[in-house]
Amino acid sequence: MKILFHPEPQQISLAGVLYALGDPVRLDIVCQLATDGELTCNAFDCEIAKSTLSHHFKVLRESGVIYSRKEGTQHLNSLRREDLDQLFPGLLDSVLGSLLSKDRKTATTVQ
Amino acid sequence: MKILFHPEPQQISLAGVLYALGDPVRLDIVCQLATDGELTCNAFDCEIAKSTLSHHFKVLRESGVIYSRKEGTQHLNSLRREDLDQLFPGLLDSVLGSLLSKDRKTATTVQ
DNA sequence: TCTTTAGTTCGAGAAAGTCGAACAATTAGA
DNA sequence: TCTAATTGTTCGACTTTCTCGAACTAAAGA
Repeated sequence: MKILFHPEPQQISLAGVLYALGDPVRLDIVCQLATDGELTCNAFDCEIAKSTLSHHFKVLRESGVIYSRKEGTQHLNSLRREDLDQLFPGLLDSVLGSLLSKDRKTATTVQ
Repeated sequence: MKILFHPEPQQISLAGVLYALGDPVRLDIVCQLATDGELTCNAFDCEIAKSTLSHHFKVLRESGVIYSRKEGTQHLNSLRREDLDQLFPGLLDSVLGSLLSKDRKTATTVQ
């Protein structure tokens, strides 16, 4: 069985994290993880090939944004909130804050 | 003479901004703009082809991170701090804060 | 007008994203 | 066990995005 690579905190770079977050799909994943906690890969209901989704999770994991643990046949993913907060204080909060406020705005604007 | 495209605030997306910031060169540009204010393209002393640098400035400009104005033969670039702060409160501060604290750490660690 | 300065655009090769198909690993049932 | 189902990864091909040097444009100055 393969071991999933996770960078140590000191290996996590700001550019890497921002790069990982700079994709609408990955941003959506992060947003769902922030609100729902721990989720499996195919718990995300999007119109994307599962190979592509697997790629996005790998990018998020290897950049240090999420932590993945295996449990049976599935991977449980969660945000590395503590590590990120310590390394880049306020970053995740501002990103999630902007995301969630945008969602609220969209929800009330549409219709 | 060509007019440089700048997105309106409502056209600026979080994913676009994060994508633009998710590159070490562009992050360095943003860092220098934050500390030095308004700068021309070739005021950045890096080992990069000027065509590539031009590309990076275009990405930053079209994503809404910087504002460019022509003055004579050169372009003066500055951060769109107010727009970004209003759209994504705390984002730029946390990014710059992490960048600058890392620089300090590096400066004191090296040697 | 000729030169210099400052950037952009173009074309080609390298790197990364996207997809479906095939593969591997675990679980559950006959 | 053997088989099937579930979950995700890897592979190969194609498209898109980086990176570079070379050629180009636009303004300033002698």
